[in-house]
Amino acid sequence: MLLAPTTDVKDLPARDRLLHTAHRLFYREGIRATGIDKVIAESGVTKVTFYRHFPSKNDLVCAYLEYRHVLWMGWFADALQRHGRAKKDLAALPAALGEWFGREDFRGCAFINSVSELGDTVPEVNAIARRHKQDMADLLATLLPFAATQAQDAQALALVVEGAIVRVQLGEPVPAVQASVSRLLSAFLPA
Amino acid sequence: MLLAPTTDVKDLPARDRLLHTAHRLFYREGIRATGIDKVIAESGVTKVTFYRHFPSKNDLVCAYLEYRHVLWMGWFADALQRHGRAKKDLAALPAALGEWFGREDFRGCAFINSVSELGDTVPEVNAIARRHKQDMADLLATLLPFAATQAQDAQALALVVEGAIVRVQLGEPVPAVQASVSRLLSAFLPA
DNA sequence: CCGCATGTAGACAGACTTGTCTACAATGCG
DNA sequence: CGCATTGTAGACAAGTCTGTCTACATGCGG
Repeated sequence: MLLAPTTDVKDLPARDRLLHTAHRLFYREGIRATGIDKVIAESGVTKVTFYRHFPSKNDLVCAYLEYRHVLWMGWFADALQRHGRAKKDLAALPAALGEWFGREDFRGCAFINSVSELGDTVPEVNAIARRHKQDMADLLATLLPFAATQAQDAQALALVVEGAIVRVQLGEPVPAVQASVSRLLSAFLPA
Repeated sequence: MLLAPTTDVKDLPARDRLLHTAHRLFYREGIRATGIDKVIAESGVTKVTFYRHFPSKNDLVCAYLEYRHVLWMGWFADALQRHGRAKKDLAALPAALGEWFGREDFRGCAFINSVSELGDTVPEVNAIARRHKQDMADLLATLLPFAATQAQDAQALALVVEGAIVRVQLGEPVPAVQASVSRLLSAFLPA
């Protein structure tokens, strides 16, 4: 997500270029708002090539979300490590989120947005979104001290993260949201 | 929102019928996914009538969100009162939310969904969504004991509410989300 | 009793959508 | 070598979308 690809995008094979372009456009402008033609044109690829790789737009949408999932989880795990002094340090959470929220291309959570936009029209999208949120909660759980309530604690933390994402997306200033997260965190975690 | 209209919908003037239909369709199926023609047909109205009341689809979208705002705030204030024993009782929050989350037509927050879907393409929509969230936070603030941190506390509460909405929308079981809210609440509020 | 707001029915324009099609070129692997 | 894979260019079909148009009916207030 944050990682600049080492090789030039336009040197990648067609499928990767399509995925890269789809990620950029779908995330920034929405899925329904982005026509296949635009993805194709901006990938420097032709229609036949596209449809040979992805039988339909929905397949591209799913591939985009899978791609996004890998990128985001990688970034999140890395950011938590970078911002935490100790290896397992949840205090890193507000800073890590802030890194994301501050990016000028931040437009909320790709998975929440997709579900908001598509509802039940593409069931696979819902399934991917759920898996993503579960994986995020699982990652948060690893930062928690072992306790009987570990799983539920992670669910509550995930709720806070999602609330924070949404509030920034709706225009709340990043520092205010970070402060809310910090306060909830320190109130919630057994110091 | 929860209130069954006392008069039959089809007896209402055309503008109200349009708003009612738009609310149902936009909320359930999304804004971009709902064509004007469908709203018009299901309202039992003609195109000219529609365009006389709303110069463009965007105007209808904004009117829908204003309408939704009034309905939702009314329901929320009422639900908090009904579920709270004392007049000002934040413990009512999980139960009030559960009432909404349990409805079969629940599909998340109309405002989050709209911003997710439309992004910056219709700036008025963002403005309405922000006002809505501000009003919700203001209402939450009235349930808080007076304190120097009242405003920030309300922001944090709003964050929790939004996280809860999103998690239910993404398929988390309602009782689990209610439990997370309760736990965050009791940890956060000065008992 | 006149004029205006509100209503009806449905054709139409123009743009945009996804997906299919033909016809041809380069590349790489068994 | 031979052949499948991957690529190119662009026309096309069939549907959707928003918004405009003509032409006519009804009811109400000044």
